[in-house]
Amino acid sequence: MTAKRDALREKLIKAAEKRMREDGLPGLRARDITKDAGCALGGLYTAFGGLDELILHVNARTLERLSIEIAAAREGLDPSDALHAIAKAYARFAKKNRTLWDALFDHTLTEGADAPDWFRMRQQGVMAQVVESLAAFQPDLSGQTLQLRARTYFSAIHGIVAISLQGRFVGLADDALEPEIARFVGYILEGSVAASTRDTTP
Amino acid sequence: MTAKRDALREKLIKAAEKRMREDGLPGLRARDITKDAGCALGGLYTAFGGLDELILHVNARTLERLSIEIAAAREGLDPSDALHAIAKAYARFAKKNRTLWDALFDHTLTEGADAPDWFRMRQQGVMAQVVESLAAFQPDLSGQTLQLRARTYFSAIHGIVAISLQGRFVGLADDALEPEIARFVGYILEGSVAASTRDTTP
DNA sequence: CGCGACATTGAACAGCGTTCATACTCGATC
DNA sequence: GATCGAGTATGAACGCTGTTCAATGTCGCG
Repeated sequence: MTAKRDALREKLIKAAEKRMREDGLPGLRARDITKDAGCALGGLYTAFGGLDELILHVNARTLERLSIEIAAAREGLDPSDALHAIAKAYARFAKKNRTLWDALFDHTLTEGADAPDWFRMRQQGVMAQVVESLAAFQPDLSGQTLQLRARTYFSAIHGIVAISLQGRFVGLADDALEPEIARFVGYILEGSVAASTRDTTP
Repeated sequence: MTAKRDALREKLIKAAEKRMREDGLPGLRARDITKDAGCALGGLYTAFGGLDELILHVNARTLERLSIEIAAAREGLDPSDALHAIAKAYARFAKKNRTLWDALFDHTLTEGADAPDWFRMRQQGVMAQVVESLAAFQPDLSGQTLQLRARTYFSAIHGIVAISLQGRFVGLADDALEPEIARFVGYILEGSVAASTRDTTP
C-alpha cells in the first residue's frame, strides 16, 4: 500500500512547487506547505526525509522541464545552431521560471553531503544535451575533454544569465541579454573551430 | 564621540568575517558574532541595522580585496594579457577565499530592496577594471556597449568558476579550471577582434 | 474479530534574528 | 563636584523557523 503514501508525496511536491513559484525559495515554510497539501506538519517528515529533500524533488522537476525545453529548442538543428538554441532556451527558461530556477542554485544541502543519484541524473539530462551538440560540432573531441568543454560552455552561459537576471554589478536593460548571449556564443564557436583547424593544419 | 562606536563596528565586522571565513554564510549566527566581538546580542542592532547590514560590510571588504588582487594582476599588461590576467586572478581569489566569495553571491537582501550606494561602489571597483581593460582592447566600443560587454565577459568567467568550484552538474578535476578559462578567454578575444574587423572592412 | 505494523497528528523543543524596557555611560553645564 | 540628558549597552522576551516524538488513528492479514 504505497498508493496513499505516493499521493501525499505528490501533493506535498505540488504544494511546495506552487509556493516556490510564487514566493521563491526563501518564502518556503514547512507549515504553509503542509497546510496547502492538507496534512499535518509532521506528515512532511514521514513522506520525506525533511524539507531539504522535498525541495530537491521540486528542483528535480524544474530540471526535467528545463531539459524538455532545451530538447525542443535544439531538435533538428545542425550543431552550431543547436548550441545557439540551447543558450537561448536556457535564458528564456530562467526568465520565465525565475524563482524555480533560482532555487536550482540557491538551495545547497546542509552539511557537505552531496545530492542523491536520482537528482544528479536530472542534472545529467540537461548537461548530456550540451555534450551531444558539442560532440556533433567538434567530432575530434572525445570523452573527458568533451565533458569539460560542455560544462565550461554551459557554465559561461549560466553566469551571464544569472548575473543579468539578478542585476548584480551592473543594472542594464534585460532585453540586451539574448543578443549578448548570441554574440558571445558566436565568438566561442568561431574560436573553437579556429583553434581546431590551427591544431590540425601545420 | 564616534570612536567607540566605530571600534565596536570594527570588532563586529572582524568577528563576522572570521566566522564567515571558517563556517561560511550559513554558519553565521548573531549570538556567536557578538560573543566573539565582546558585546551583548543587542549591540549588533545599535551598531548596525541588523545582521544583513553587517554581512554587507563583510562582503564589501571581500570585494575590496578582490579588486586589489585584480589590479595587481593586470598591472602593466597590455589589454589582451590584462583580460586574461583578470580572469585568472578571479578564479584564484574564489578558490583561496571560498566561503567569503560564496557569500558575495549567496547573500541576498530580504525584501526586494537593493544594495546601498556604498556597496554598489565596491562592485563598481571590480567591474570598472574589466571595463578599462576591455576599452583598451577594443577602443572602438564606448559607453553603454562597453559596460554591457564587460559585464558579459565578467559574468561568463564567474559562471565557469562558480559551477566548477561548487562541483554542480559535473564533477571534474579542479586543476582543469585555469587552463579551461584561459582557452575560453582566448576564444572570446579572438572572436571580438574578428567581429570588429569584419564590421570595419567591407 | 483482533492483532501488529505502519501512518498521522500537533504540541513541544531548540534554535534563529530581532525588539525594547531597563540600566548605564560620560561629556557638557553650572 | 554635582547634576543633567542624550546616546549606548544589555539580555530577557518575542515570534518565527525546522524538526521530533509520544499518542492516536488506520488498515491489511491471519
